[in-house]
Amino acid sequence: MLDLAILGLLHEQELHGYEIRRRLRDELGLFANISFGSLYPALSRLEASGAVAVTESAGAATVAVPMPSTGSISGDRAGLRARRAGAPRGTKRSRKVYRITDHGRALFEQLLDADEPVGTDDARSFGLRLAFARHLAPQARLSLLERRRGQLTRRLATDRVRAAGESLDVYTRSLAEHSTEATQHDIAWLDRLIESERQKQAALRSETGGPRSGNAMTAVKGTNP
Amino acid sequence: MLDLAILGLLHEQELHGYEIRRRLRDELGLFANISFGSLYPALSRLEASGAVAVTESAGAATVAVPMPSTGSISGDRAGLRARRAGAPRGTKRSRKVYRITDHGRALFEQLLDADEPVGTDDARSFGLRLAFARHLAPQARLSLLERRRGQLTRRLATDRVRAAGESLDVYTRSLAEHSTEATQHDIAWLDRLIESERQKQAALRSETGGPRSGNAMTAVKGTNP
DNA sequence: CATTGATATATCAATCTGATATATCGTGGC
DNA sequence: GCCACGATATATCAGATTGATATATCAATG
Repeated sequence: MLDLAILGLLHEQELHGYEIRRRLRDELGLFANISFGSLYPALSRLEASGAVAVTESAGAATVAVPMPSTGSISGDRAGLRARRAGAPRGTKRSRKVYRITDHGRALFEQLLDADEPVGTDDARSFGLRLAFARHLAPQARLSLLERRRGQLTRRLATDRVRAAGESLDVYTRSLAEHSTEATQHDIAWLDRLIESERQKQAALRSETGGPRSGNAMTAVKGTNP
Repeated sequence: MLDLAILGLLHEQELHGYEIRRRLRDELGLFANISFGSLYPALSRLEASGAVAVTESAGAATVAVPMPSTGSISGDRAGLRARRAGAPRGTKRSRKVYRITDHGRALFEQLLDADEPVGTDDARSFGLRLAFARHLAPQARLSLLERRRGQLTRRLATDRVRAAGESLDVYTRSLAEHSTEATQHDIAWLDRLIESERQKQAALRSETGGPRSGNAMTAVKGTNP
């Protein structure tokens, strides 16, 4: 779970642990309050498996304008040099800056494109993959959406069975009914996403391969932010 | 988390582990696929702390019609006797039947009425409490709903900030927008629940204490199924 | 009578959470 | 001047949960 999230963030730029947490919380929205007790071990795991490489940094000492947390971490190597040279002055607490390796990139794509949910929470797993869906090939993206739709459709069926139960008290029944509605809402959203995705791909095909019988299924891996 | 769920189920009748799992899955709807690796340790914990008591049972040997899984477990003590008497014949694999103790009942009410979420998942925690809300006093019930509403309102604020972010790609933006909508939907549901709850309590007050200034806040702990 | 699937309990490694500890740095108040 | 506080930053631990695996009984099916 976390592995995919971390690799996804590092796919774009190198980051240190604390900043990864901040982005997971503020930008992704999933992982509302991810614990350091899972984040740091995850980073260690990824490092041990060679998916990321770490560079000790002495913080923003060499950055001209020390704007907090946002902005590139360029100058890290200089910071390291400064630290090795015995200059603990003017530095924040040393950071460990992580960057993704080629192996990590391969792992990322494998995790992103896998059929099974990553981790325990369906919705979270899907949300995470959707957040990085721009790194998927168009068909893989569509497949992700349709897989999720199938999941929700199955859930809707069991939700309805439950809501139709006779021995439920008011509160449990309301819960079951609301759950049914929420699932329907999710499916409608997915349908919009799928439709928009299909149109996007149709437009792409007619643009690059002519309007008919396009087998132009090239792996267009967008890297646009 | 699980503790509350288990105690809630045992509050109504004694059950064995496998059956608890089934109800958690089929009736509550939360805990879609609760693992035995969490269920059995949870039962052990509860037993160790004296919240539940366990009776070894030799299954449905003494039950006239051996209907599978549904139906009361009456006859367990007889089953135990039969087993002690050395009658392993005609029995299913022996069950451990759990029943709640007075201490367990106290723990249940304490967990149910607590301010903090039980466990890691807000929605699950609230859903679980709502499923057992009939065991709460009217004000505590209202308080539960309003606490949840506050939670969602706060979430809505951060959701909106995120959705308003400028550097989001299409998929992340869609995710953020959908999340916002889902939260609004949840709040609307809660508002209906709160309204209905207020009317219920108003009706109760005018019925039992006259229509004005009723301090008839007796702890009406409903036990209706 | 053998296989499969449901019932039933148990345990393990891996993972995640929440709490706690440690340390540095910037800022606001006095 | 300085001191408390909050933000930044990493680390570790106990406890809870998952998913997998193991074991055993029983009912139905062929």
